[in-house]
Amino acid sequence: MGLRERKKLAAWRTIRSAALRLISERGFDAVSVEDIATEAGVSRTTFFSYFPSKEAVAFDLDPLELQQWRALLEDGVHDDRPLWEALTELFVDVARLLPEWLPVQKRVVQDCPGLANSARGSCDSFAPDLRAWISRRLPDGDELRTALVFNTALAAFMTAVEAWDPDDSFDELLELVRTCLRWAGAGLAHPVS
Amino acid sequence: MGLRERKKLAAWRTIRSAALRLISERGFDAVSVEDIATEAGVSRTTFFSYFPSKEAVAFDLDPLELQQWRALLEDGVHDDRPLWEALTELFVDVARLLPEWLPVQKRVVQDCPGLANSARGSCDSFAPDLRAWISRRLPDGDELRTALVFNTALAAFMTAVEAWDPDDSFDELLELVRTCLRWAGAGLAHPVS
DNA sequence: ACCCAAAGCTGAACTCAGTACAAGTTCGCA
DNA sequence: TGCGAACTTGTACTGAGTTCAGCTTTGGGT
Repeated sequence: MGLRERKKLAAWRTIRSAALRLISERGFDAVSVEDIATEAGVSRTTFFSYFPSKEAVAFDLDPLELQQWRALLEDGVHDDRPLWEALTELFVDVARLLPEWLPVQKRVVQDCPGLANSARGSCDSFAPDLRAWISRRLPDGDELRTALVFNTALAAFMTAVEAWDPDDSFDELLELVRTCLRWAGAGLAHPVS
Repeated sequence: MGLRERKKLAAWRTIRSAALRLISERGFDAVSVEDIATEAGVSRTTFFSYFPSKEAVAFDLDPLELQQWRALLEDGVHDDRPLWEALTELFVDVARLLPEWLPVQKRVVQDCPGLANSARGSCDSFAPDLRAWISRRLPDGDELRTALVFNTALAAFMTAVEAWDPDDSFDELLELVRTCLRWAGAGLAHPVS
């Protein structure tokens, strides 16, 4: 990894930290992009060269961690299992990318529920890869089936994240993710698993 | 229904029609709220008293139709069936609220994918009622199970809407909704239904 | 050690979404 | 006919997001 790239990542993290620090103190709406840029020691223009929007700075995933997760996907770490089980573990791996700041993010969404949709936007970063992965493992690359599997699995994942209490341990979250995906995979029409 | 209320609904529909007419001509980004208000013969301020945002005017559901759907829910039209089957039919009923402008809305989302999240926002109007309905029909009102059932069913529904080709008949959409919910309910871990 | 092209940073100026509010208008209803 | 509530409107403001031309940094090659 070149030096230029390392600097860029450092800047990214500086801005994000500054943003979440301010947001966790004052709340999302009470912090302007100007404030964040100043706190991070860059200009407003530079802020927008790193993050496409104010929401993004609160919810985007760390580029390096994301890249590492993509590597897991490419290497087919879980490919010895049946589709849904492998998918479950991939989502557990995604959950591992959300540590540290997840409590803050949850408080942000609690405060202004309108941002729940923006929060979902952070999935856009890994969604295409995951969809392609599913499609590859499905007969014919059936489009409808692919979309359905991906969307419902994602919904189960989001349910787990929303249900998790930040006061509980992080392992609790991983277990919740497994539970939700197991239930969804087993069929929600059945009374209870 | 009082006269005042009828006028309000009429105004709502006038603004929405104007908006979708302009948007389908020029595209979402090329139309400003100013343009829409002018086309509808009202002021910008009035526009925002009817719609909380520019996205809302493209995606919100007709208040009257929504109210009628709520009535279905209250009357328990499908309550003689098992939970998931009843839920499926309720989503089919929701789908019936999306006729006319759905093709335009799909084109809008195609053009600027960033709006896919906003599109999801139109579900906020019926989501609370539906969640409560599910919770009522679940033992103990189990919160996690309620969230999971609701979120995955919604995901299946959205999958059907996204998969539907506007050139196909509307019944095709209703059938897609049933198919997606049946698959999701049966359990996606199983190879194929 | 030096050079230079590319990459990155910045301030200024702009558009437009969304909010607040005070003043005016309409209209159902008694 | 007149009252009060609901609706409308213009104005003025904040802040997100874009564009761009010019400045500084820097890292890789000679």
